[in-house]
Amino acid sequence: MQRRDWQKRLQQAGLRATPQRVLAAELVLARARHITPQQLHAELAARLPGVSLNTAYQILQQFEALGWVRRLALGARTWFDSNTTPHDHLVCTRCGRMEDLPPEQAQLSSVPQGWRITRVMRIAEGLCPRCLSR
Amino acid sequence: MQRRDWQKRLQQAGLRATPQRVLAAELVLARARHITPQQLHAELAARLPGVSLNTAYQILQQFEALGWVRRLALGARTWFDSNTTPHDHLVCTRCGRMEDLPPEQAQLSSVPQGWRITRVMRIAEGLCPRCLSR
DNA sequence: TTCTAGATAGGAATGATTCTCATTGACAAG
DNA sequence: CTTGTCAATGAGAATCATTCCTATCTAGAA
Repeated sequence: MQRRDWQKRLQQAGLRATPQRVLAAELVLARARHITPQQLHAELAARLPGVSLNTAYQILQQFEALGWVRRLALGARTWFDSNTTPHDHLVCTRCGRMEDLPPEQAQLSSVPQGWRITRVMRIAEGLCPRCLSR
Repeated sequence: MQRRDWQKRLQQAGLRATPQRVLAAELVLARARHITPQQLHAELAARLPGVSLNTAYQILQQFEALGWVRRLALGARTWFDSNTTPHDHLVCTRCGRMEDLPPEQAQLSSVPQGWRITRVMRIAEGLCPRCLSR
């Protein structure tokens, strides 16, 4: 997809096609990947000197609101995943690195090359009764 | 279990039986529950005026190292779970509240009373190849 | 080319967690 | 029971991620 196309998609979504947003779209949405606001900021800054970290946060939030990425808040770090189809994750408890986890059917112990898995759990997200009634 | 027993268990684990730790053990370990450092601090302070938040953090870390609680870092908040058997969790994306999730077999949509679930995912924790080799 | 609402940069503010260090106190030894 | 030592605590500073605030700037419509 070309820069021109991202500009169009941003405008169709009601967002101005600023250089920051167009580049962010190219970096984040062109392929399925995980990225933190700080990583995005670093990648933006490589080509747009002066971009603020704040902008990286805001763009990711906006993409999330559009359903273009999914937020994953794990271990004091917030990740955004441009693969929005349901899938599972593998997280390093030491450094926070994150990867996709093969689907449930696959042999857990064999597939994630080089990882030592210590725990597998399910997390359900939602709104609790109190928050629902407000 | 009595205060006397907690003192003994702490000493057997190699920890001094300070009032802070004995009370924390009573509060956290007597029954299966989820607690954050700030919650523990508040509960400690109710009976031991002057305890520091720092101490709540440290005690929970020590209990974790002993395998007495499990750490769950979700959504910018760290929880410690005194139910160390494998089970799943339900987290409120708005307020951070956490509950146990009924086992996989149960009907997800029906069981958590009053909650609106928006997503269910698996998380595998472990050490990544790089962290393993250091 | 002009105008204006929305976007950005930068810095301050917030919150959770960790770090540092002087003081205190648990408990082993006498 | 008294004493000495080293771990534990409390207090505050430091760190890190994230959000808030606001003056300035600019994309894109007119």
